[in-house]
Amino acid sequence: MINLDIAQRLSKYRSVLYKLKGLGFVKVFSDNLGDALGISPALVRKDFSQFNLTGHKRGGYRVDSLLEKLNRMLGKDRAQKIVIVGCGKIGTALINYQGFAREGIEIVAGFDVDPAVLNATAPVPILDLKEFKPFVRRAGIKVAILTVPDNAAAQVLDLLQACDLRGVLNFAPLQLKGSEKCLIRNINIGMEIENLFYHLRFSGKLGDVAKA
Amino acid sequence: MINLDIAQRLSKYRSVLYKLKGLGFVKVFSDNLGDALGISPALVRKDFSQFNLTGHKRGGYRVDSLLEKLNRMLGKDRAQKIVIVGCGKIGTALINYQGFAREGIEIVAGFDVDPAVLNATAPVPILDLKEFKPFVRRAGIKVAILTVPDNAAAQVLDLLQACDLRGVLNFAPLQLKGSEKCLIRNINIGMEIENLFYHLRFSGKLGDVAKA
DNA sequence: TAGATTGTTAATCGATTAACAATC
DNA sequence: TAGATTGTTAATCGATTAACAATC
Repeated sequence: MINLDIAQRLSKYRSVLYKLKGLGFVKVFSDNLGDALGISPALVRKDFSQFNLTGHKRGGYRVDSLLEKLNRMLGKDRAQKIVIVGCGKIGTALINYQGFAREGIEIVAGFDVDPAVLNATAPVPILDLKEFKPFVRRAGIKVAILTVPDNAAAQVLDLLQACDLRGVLNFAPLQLKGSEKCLIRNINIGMEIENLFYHLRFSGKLGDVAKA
Repeated sequence: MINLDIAQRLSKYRSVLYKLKGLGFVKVFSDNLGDALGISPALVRKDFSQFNLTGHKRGGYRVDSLLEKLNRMLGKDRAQKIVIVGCGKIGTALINYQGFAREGIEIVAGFDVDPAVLNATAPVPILDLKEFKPFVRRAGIKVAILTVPDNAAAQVLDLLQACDLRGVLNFAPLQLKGSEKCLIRNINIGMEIENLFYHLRFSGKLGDVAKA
């Protein structure tokens, strides 16, 4: 019973509000946010009312108060600890990516099966996958990024679910299915590229096809 | 007038069909594909009829023929040449990622402004951004992956659009807006993680909120 | 007060599904 | 032929927007 789109809009509201705050805005109207997100002001108000983000009949919404509540809703009121499973090229790049810290996301460890990449003393330790279960239990990790080869993905996902992980961001190029307990977001870069080529070919033409 | 979701489904049909072909399937029914994608068989048939992918009243659809047509529609009948703009950690990891070749995607060059990373003689040459315009003109490149720091993203996007690029996959952590000419797909990893934490907090509860 | 904006209800819109005639 | 499946039309469903009373 989860609507994926509203969660994404909450993140976007938050991002826009920080920009507006940086510009000195103290209050903001549903019109402003609607324009920024390319949606109607009515939808902004509807989203907000659904989460009891209240405004003032003539004074709009207070930026600070909105940000505070959105941060709490999006889990930004505490460090968001995650692990990375699969320390190949993409996994390693993500471990070293500085943008996470800025967003309050902390990668606390990487895991792999290849002894050559293990390094328990690095700033972000790279541990043997065997240690995964005790580690995430102890640290209370609930979210992981999955960057293993595609032929290992399904098996590793089973492990993650057995360890009570609740959210997985999957970069392996296959569509993993989640469960009640564990939500999966698949990022398939090849498919995204394919999509861009598709639109390259069909942009503007689909309307005609539909008419025909 | 473009429907983003149908394009994604076409990619998924293709992916599933290859798996079925590997299992020896010669024909397939809308029921099979609906199950595999988690949608109704009616939608499968509707999608197919929209693109004149025809079947047989009792014999379903021929796997080979579907794949051939889908490959053509998705631009898989020729090499999909792309470039990568921004050769930092993530850009470099993508350049070295082997999965693209398997999907018929060819990274023909990387671009950066940092002289230290340039290397014109590498298998995938890393060129100065100054050479971007003549290069993509000559090679007819229409799609790029954007992996530059966020403070450079908007400016570099202007360059891409000025060079008549038509599709961009953006990894910079800000929401870039496309245009009629140029479609942009934003992949914001931080936002995806945020999303997972949001669902961690609200899963199962949103229904209640909606009722209240 | 007059004007502007919220919060919410009703209307709209588009995507998905159900249903079924056609037909293999 | 009887049974099964497509292709398409009509019904449903949910998300978005329009409208407007409440009120600051």
